[in-house]
Amino acid sequence: MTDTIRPTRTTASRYGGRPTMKDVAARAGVGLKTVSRVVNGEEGVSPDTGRRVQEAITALGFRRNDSARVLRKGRTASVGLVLEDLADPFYAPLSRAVEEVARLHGALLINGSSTEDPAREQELVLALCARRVDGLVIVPAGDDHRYLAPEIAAGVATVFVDRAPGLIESDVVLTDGFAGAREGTAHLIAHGHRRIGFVGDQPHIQTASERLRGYRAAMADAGLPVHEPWITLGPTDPARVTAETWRLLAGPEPVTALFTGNNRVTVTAVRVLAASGRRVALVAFDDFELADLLSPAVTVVAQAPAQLGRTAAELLFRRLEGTEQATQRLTLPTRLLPRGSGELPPQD
Amino acid sequence: MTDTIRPTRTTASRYGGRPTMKDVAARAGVGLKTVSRVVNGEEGVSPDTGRRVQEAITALGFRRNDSARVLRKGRTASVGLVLEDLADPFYAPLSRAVEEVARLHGALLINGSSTEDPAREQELVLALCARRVDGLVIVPAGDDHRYLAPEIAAGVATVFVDRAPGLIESDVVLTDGFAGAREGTAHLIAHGHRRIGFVGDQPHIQTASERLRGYRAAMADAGLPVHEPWITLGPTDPARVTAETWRLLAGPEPVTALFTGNNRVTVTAVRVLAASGRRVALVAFDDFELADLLSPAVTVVAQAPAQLGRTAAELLFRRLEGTEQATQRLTLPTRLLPRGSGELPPQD
DNA sequence: ACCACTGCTGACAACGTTGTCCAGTTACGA
DNA sequence: TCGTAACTGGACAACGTTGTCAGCAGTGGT
Repeated sequence: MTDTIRPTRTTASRYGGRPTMKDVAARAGVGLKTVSRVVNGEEGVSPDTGRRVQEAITALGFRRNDSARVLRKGRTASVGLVLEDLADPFYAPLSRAVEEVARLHGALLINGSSTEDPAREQELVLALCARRVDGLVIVPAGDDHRYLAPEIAAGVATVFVDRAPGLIESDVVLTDGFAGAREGTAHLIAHGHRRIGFVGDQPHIQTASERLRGYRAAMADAGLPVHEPWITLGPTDPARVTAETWRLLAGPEPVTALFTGNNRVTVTAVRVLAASGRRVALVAFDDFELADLLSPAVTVVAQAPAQLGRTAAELLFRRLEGTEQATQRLTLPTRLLPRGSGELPPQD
Repeated sequence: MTDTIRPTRTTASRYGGRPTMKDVAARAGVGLKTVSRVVNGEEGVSPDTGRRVQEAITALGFRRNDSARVLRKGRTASVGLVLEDLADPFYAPLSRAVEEVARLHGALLINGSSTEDPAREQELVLALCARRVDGLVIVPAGDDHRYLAPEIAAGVATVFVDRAPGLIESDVVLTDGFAGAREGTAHLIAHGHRRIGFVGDQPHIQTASERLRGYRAAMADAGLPVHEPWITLGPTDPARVTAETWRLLAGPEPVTALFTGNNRVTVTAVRVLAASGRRVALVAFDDFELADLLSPAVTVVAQAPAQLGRTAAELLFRRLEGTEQATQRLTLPTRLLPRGSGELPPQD
């Protein structure tokens, strides 16, 4: 008995019973292609036939299988976004902005968090390529993106955001972290500070090292020496940052001001400053909610994460629409928002 | 001349030049199926052949087309998440948790923000169904989900989170907003407050009305009257919440304490309280970053958004693995975190 | 020498959709 | 009345992959 194997079926059975166009066609008594025409709103179907087909569609609960459509058409109407951590208050609005632009172009967003791990970044990106996303927006974790070369050659539009790609040519949208950090640090110097601590992220992260460069540049501009112990770089986990911040505040010649390199570092540093009871000035890179309500309110060098995401997504879709110009590198400025903490005078 | 039409091709040409298994097979001098076997790590390929195929794969930069695979296999290894706003500090960790669980199950996450618009929720959900996601996690915006019936019947696993679905049976994971709001309000009453304001979200949102119910229950428990002007419900935009909060603080018998219904409302209310200079007690539903650093630190009824997401995702994958038990309704408890603002005594 | 068996390999169909092309029907002017 | 154009509908192939099955060599036992 083999008659139960591969029976020709007219009733839906796979996908737990998902009807196909064939099923709809059978029910409406029309041809397959006619159903396709109705589903896609193509012309050339009489109103009467159209109505019969529509009825069959609702009766069966038919939904077009986009996988098959993609296979046939070659476009998926979806873009991928890979970033460090979707829940990070800096990246969440960025992601949201990309989603919004994608929606305007009728595309869905698939995203993944790399957790700052280059291997995972690559894994995610390639998984997205396997799904044939039309384009990719990437906040890179690694610094070697040669693995993307075949994909880009195959036509996957790619835009990097917040950090530049490594060993590969591509569109990039960045924030000017160097200028921002320089301005923020200069602000502290202008308020009389000479011993300024820098609490940053891991040095191999581009944005982190750019900001450090800005700090050094501002100090150099003012002719101030930088004592290396004033600088602490590394993972942003609260334990490390707490310990290091305390260290900067201790000793015979403690820092009188802090420049914090990103929002995660900032919240931890703020906690330490509050606990220490010292009036240490603070300028933070990256704005955060309620910064204005702390006492003192926190002076920040604000980035525009949503604008970053929007710009990148728009660039991506411009590429998808066929722009063939050379790859671009856009840089968005930061904005210094004085709120109080950055204007505290030095206290020795 | 029609010989340029539909030429049989051995070299890749579509997708901007993406090689297929056929191309790999040709280059390696083997059959199509053998390439498939190698790509999927199936056994039954001699080491020598396997090596030749691997070389061809890397030489051509081949990447399996998952769309075609999905079409053939019926499973996409992707799940959809629809929520209100990805960038909301409450939903971001929820989303992240779902992503994490999905990753453990080898699935990707596709998400969309409904912006609290039922039509957009439906549009997104159906788009995800058309892509044949294996399952859906939904934070509903609407209150009628009958449109999902055919999808669920067709085998799309569905779990609702944070709010229950309408007119449909499904798994749900909720936070006990009623109990949480009741406890928070009771906390204020225990500290001597009699006139307590409630600043909430739009009343048609389940979580909002549940929390209001909890507030009323606590007042009733204590035998206290509720004056309706103490209650304000509506959109959470800062303008409205600011105006309404000022209103609650005005008049001959102003409230001496506030209960705020969600994190967006809370930050606005905190701003107003700070600006007013009044010592009004505050208990907020939903924890938020830096709540402990404000002065006074904000007492909150904390939810566990990540746990909510994780629980929902785990339930989803249990379904996908074939659990056939009746639909479940899980409720997670809240936790009252006294920090100062909720323990202020009444000041008239 | 033959057979049974095992281990590799490839031909072929099918997944559900869309593009191409052709056939049938109707309407209209010559 | 016929020819022709306009319109409607359907048969068929193709997209790139995987499941089924059959064939082919090599091996070992009789």
